[in-house]
Amino acid sequence: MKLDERKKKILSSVVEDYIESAEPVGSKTLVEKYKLNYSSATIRNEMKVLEEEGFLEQPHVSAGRIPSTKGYRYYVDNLMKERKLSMVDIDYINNTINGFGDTDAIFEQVADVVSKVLSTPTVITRNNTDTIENIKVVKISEKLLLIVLMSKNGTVKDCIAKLTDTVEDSVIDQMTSILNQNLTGTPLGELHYALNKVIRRDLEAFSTVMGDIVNSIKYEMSKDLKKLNSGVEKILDNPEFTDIERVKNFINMISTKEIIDSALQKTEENKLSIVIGSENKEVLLNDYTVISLDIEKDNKYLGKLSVIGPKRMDYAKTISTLKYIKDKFNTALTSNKKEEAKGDNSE
Amino acid sequence: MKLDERKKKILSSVVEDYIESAEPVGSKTLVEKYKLNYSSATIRNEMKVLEEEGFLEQPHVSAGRIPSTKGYRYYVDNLMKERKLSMVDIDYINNTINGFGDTDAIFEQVADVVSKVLSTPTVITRNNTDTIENIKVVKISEKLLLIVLMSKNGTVKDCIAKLTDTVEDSVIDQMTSILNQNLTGTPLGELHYALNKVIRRDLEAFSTVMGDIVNSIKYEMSKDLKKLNSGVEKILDNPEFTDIERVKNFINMISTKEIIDSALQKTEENKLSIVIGSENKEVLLNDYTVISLDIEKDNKYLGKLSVIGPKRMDYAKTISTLKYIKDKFNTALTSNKKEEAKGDNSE
DNA sequence: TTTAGCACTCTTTTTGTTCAAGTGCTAAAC
DNA sequence: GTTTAGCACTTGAACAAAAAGAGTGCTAAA
Repeated sequence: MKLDERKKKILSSVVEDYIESAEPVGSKTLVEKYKLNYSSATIRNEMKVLEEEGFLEQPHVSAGRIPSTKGYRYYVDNLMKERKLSMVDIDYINNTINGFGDTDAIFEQVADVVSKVLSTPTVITRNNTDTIENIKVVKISEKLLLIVLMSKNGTVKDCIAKLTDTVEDSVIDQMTSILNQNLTGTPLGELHYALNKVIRRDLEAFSTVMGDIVNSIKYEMSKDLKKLNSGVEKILDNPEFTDIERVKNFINMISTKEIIDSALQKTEENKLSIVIGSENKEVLLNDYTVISLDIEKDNKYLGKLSVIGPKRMDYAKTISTLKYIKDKFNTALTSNKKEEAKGDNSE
Repeated sequence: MKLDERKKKILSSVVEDYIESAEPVGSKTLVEKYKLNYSSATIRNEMKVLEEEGFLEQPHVSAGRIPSTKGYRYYVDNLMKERKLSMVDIDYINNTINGFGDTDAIFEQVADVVSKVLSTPTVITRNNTDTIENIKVVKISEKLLLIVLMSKNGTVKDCIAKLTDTVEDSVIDQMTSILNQNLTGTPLGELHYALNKVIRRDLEAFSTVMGDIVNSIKYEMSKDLKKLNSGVEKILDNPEFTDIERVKNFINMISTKEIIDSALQKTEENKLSIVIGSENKEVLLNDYTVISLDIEKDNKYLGKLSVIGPKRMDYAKTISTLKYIKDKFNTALTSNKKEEAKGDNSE
């Protein structure tokens, strides 16, 4: 798997030319455009070796070469140079991810920015390993309760329960303490199951009121499973989408939550996960590359942001941008601007 | 614009056959398939008249006829018979729209059901003519306020404001009463502007805390503008989507909030709005039909549900289904199941 | 008023031809 | 041993011509 300098140069030229042109790259193009000081025949011989080694592919005998999954992988791991972001992009990112709003809002902002800067569909999934720290129940009116869930990470969730009957303040206090005893420390993702247990074991006495509360919480939590899709249409401008069937398949795939979920495994500590073409376990994704980064706040895992594009995506730009975004994202999450004064923007 | 019985029969046969087959309908097909007791020559003469009158169109001289916008319009207004829903659909609708959850949840359920039963993209837009009735501010902890907005229609919205500084209870009371004095009666859709006015005029004294509160409310309200899109991919299975450009245009269009918004005018009292092809003011929609119904609760207008399909959509099924859905929808909204005991479903 | 018959038009499908791109191989050159 | 010029070969793309098929409009007869 060791390539000499000339082969490396050829491979990276093929990858970069193909990323730019979407056309198979021939030996002549390579010599002329990338000033390789050899004749096209030499390049041809080298390309043949690269093909035999599995780095390049040939769509058909009279076409140039395109990178294989293995070729892209080698390029990403060994040959690619990271790229500086353009000032335009930097400005746009900095101005848009301003950290205002709650976590949900920031997630939305980021998904939007990424899909705009990279012209690529962007998916954000949330994963709640965050745990319940405290539950408060506040009586708003005769038949309205507010339930506030505070998590260890500092997220505050709340929901309203409309009651069937009026309820004594003392009963509310009792229920609140039972809820706290049973649920403190429960990961938000598992709250659903925990609630079912609680309602069976301890709370039959308060059944209807408790039912109202529990259902209200369950519904609020279900919102969190939501997947955030942004800029799906962007990918359709790539030249690989001239085939109608492919468009349909892609739209279907991206609309199917399960497929995307399955495609995203946990990434390595602090690194971007790059899954190229057939490296994807999900067969439907074998023609695409998925690049994901973990979203963290105070070292807690909150979820994952992924962009999806053709294998022929601009790896250098995508990766540089995502790394930059990751920092901004973290800053936005930790320094929640809600806590800062807002007197300045009078609009 | 009066058509004799034979012309009516021919027109409705052309429309129905074209809806089914997506192919221009010729005179021979008509005679054989729809047992018209005339020769194909007679039918041809009649079709020619119908074309001259603008009810039919001919893609080219050696093709059959397809309905024009005017033809579809006549069909929908005069010829179409409503169809009984299948038991499968009725069951599915009844089981899925169960009225549990808050208004948002019900909207989502309905959008999902509609797009599944009709295999068509479904868009729900919310329009808040609903007005503020009461605002409560509850102190949850030192630096956390809960703001609860209650509307005339009974919707309850709430949001959390994280404060920069601690705040006296008396200040909160003061602010609450100022908010109520200024905002009661304001339509939710205009709250954004009203808040800006308020903060300038009366509340400079409390600026930072008030800023926190106002921004929190603004953010919460912005969620309401959200458009709900369901089943966009469904439309791509129609044979008109073999042209790649058309697919891209459609996906772009449906992703562009403004276009859809502009397409939806207020409908007549208690009726479905059916806008066919070139009847759409928005040029990009001229090849599509948009059918919308108003969503109401206790005679208040809450928003609009629309399905979008090719002009060649199955009008009879779509309209029958939407009428049925409208009832279910209203029932779900009024008899909010949150208020009913949930002891029965122990899962 | 209806219809059989037919010439006509236009699209779709098929088939064949040419063209250009890019290769692999061979033999010569470095 | 490595590199290169040269050339035969393969293949897809583009184009043109031909053939097939569908459905019409019109005429003249029933």
